[in-house]
Amino acid sequence: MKSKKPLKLASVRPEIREAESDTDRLVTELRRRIVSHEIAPGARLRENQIAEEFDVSRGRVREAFGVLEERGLIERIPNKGALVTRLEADRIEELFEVREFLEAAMVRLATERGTRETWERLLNVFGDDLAEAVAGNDFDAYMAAIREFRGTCIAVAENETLKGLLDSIYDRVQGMTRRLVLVPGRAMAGFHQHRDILIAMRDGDADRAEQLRRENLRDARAWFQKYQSYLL
Amino acid sequence: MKSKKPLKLASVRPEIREAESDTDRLVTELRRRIVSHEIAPGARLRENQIAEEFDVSRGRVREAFGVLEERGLIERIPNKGALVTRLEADRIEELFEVREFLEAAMVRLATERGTRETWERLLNVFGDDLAEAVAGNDFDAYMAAIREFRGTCIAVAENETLKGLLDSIYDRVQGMTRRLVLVPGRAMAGFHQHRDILIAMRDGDADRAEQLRRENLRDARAWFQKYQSYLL
DNA sequence: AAATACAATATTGTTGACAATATTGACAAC
DNA sequence: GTTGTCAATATTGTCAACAATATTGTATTT
Repeated sequence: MKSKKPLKLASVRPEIREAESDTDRLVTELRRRIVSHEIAPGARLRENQIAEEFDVSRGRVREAFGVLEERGLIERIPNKGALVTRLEADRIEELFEVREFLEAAMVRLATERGTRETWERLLNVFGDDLAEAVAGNDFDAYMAAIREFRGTCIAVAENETLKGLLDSIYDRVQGMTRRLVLVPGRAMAGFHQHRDILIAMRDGDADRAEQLRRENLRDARAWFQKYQSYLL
Repeated sequence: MKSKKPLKLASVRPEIREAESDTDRLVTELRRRIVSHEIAPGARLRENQIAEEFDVSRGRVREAFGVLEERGLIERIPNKGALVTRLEADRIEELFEVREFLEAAMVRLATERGTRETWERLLNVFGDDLAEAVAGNDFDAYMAAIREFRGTCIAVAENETLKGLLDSIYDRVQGMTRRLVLVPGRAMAGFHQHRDILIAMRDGDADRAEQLRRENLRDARAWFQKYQSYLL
């Protein structure tokens, strides 16, 4: 099963290509699998197995484990091994608490720095079409709209540090979030909350937008608490 | 100069001792040196040199570099090397923006979860004695008080995720923060702001405490902007 | 002297092997 | 059947050597 590692050839487009080490590729791919729950929370990660699959040495795998651990995606126990982080209820609550403030920051900065047109365009995304889709349980449409909202906000906010922190949190809670929208009524509530936030943003009312975003996160947290036995 | 690495002996107190790998020790010590500016921003970190100093192999050093990079303390350029991160003015502004919200979160949660006695005790720390010390440019006393304020708040807030994010930010801005208190008038302003925040906390007024903390951070940022040519 | 070519050196990237530790499974004692 | 040993196996921790890439120094040309 072991394939010979080919010598590294010069890239076809050396002027464009950005160097990416084996470790970087490992981090990227393992992150993807963990975030998507392709590898389940609590699952054991064996250095040997991963090294063989990606055809690299265990040293690379260990390096990748180090950064995944730092990101909170895996936990390592010395001399025992690495496990995909399993979020307990209290840790999820913590993440909701922190998110409430970081999302508030995102919405405030975006409101202050964005143009009215930006939010009008986003308001069209959160229009009656999406309302109908959500009413018909089209979660893909809803999730896509949410993603666009967040992507636009974080781009307009122009704060790489904030972006990094929020991305890291999204990575950790993505699995739970996807289940949360399944709870009857949650998606529709979220839809209306986002629409209200966008109206405040369009009107340039940063205080109100920030306040509404915080309420939105607190509400999401309340739904999580109510249905947590189904969500964990 | 090369000393033989001794075989690892069983710990004297195996029941107490928590396993700490070479990599962990490297991360801890390098972090300390970078945060304290014992290693200057922009300085080159050579794997060989560090490996020799700590008497470990380069593999360990590389692993440590991975997590330091993830924490934003160093930057690595593929095939070139690692540099201690040098914060540019715009990145510092970003960190101030994010901090404004995370510190607000800390103060709110602490207010909601702490007891009146806790804040009364802290108010004693921020009493007239400290005011006099600050007036006499006793920065050690001021910094110690600030540290106690933060330590108490973050402990009372009971949110490990928030603690981790704030610790990471403190690590990155500590050098600049220490210079900022040198600016004439800044320490005294900070002193009064902290006292006002603590009064709100003692009164259980989380809204006001949060608001004051945000103003405190915005003010600190304004001072930074005004004196940045001296601070960078 | 300035610019260039290129060998010599230094530094980072990667691997396979060995050491230390943990887990498993077979066997015996109770 | 349960429990306790202990050797066999599996897994993590570490290192030293080699490969790939970058930097430096020097001779050479202009």
